[in-house]
Amino acid sequence: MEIKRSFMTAPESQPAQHATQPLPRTLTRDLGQHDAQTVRLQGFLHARRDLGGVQFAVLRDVSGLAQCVGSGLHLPLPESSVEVVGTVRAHPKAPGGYEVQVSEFRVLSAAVQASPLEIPKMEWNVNPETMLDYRYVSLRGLKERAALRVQAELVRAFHQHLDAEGFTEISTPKIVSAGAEGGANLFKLDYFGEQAYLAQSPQLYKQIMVGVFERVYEVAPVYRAEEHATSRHLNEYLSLDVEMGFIDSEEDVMDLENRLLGSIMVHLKQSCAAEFTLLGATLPDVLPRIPRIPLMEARELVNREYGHVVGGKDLDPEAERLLCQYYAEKEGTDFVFVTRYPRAARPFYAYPEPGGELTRGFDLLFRGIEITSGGQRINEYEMLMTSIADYKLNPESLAGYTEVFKYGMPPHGGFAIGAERLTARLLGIANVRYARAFPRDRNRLTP
RNA sequence: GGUCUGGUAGUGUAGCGGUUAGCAUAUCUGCCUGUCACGCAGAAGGUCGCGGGUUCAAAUCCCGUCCGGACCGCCA
Repeated sequence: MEIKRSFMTAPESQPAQHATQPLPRTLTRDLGQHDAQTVRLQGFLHARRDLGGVQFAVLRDVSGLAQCVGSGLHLPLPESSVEVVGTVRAHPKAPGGYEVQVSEFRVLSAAVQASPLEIPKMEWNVNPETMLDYRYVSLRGLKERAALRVQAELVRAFHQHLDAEGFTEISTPKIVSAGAEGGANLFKLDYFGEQAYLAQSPQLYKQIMVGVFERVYEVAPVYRAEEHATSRHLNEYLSLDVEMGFIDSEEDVMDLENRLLGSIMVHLKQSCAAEFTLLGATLPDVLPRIPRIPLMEARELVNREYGHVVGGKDLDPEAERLLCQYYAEKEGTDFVFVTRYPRAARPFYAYPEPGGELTRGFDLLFRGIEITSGGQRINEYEMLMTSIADYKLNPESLAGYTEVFKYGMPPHGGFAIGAERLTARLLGIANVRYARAFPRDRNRLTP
């Protein structure tokens, strides 16, 4: 297809002045700093209104929107990439107080087809499925991109905080020969004729790397071949993984996550205020010490306070919601750690408490949903082999996992945060799919 | 995988045995010099998710199937 470039000059405009020295690009958010000056904007044609003798073009760039006014303009289809040169004017009728009086309007790349979604109106009503079917354009919507922007800043804060605490970023294989937590739920892969899998967790590798750098983290996708159909599961999600050595107990790990979340929220407050306003979301307070309640006490609490009896060995989703409701009302916190999970609810490498029934594993609940699982890990070879026997697992199939523990692994523990879950809860997004650009679920492999 | 619920122009929806399948918006054409969900006039745009059945007649009723949403199991 041919890409048309058109160049139009409004009748009353001055001759182009940047033949030798191109005008630097100005972002829409900075218009106010250029009052009465000539600026060059680039962006997408967010909206157009042609009144005959005057045309309004709302231009969208990474920083926001700007209204451009001209006459004699032929406006291409919305979403076309365009460039505008014009004079900034304070105008009482302009959104934001400033607009650009167009002298040159250039189409950099015209849309050849109308957008399937009306980007400016998307926040009114679009079916969820449609939002994902046309993800390549729906992401251009102000609210959609705001969510991903927040997530990017969240990840940035994760890096910054851990770097400041002496952690080293690692990168572990996503193509693996076996799962860290057993063989189920793994996507199979043909690796030059050998059976391979997509990693469901960097668990083993981050533990190995504790033996190298003592404190490590990784930001990477993980893969779960579970055919669940819920608003909080993805088959590919971004895992924010942390592991630290030379700890006294899992309390040290929770302390770290507590500080980390505090930093993340401070960073988001500074960097994403506009996004939170746009999405009508509020940042949580992170208490200096997030409450920690043993699982059995949590089960008793929701029974006592709300008459909800939990079956099974963990908390069910309703119990997670009620527990969070309780702590929000009584202690003013949106976060709560649930600790001392029984061995039956944790993997074989969870560090057992003396007595053998419970582990040093914990979950972190945030606004009604589990966003983290973590704990202290078994670091001694003999204890690990005993645990594997207790779980009735085959030591041979776990040989790849256990090998490193022959070589003096320090006491250590860690956790993983589901980035989309945290983002979704933070922003009031009901389904984690919309906290990811291109979600993968049971029935979606494209776009 | 289970329960409940829903699939109708690009998008969002109305219609729920007989309609030319209606409306809004987007798109196209014409008009319009301050719009901001601009306005006015017109045009084009539909295998009513798919398959089968009942009926003189099915978007509409029945069965199956695929897909979506909510909740559950499981997890981050």
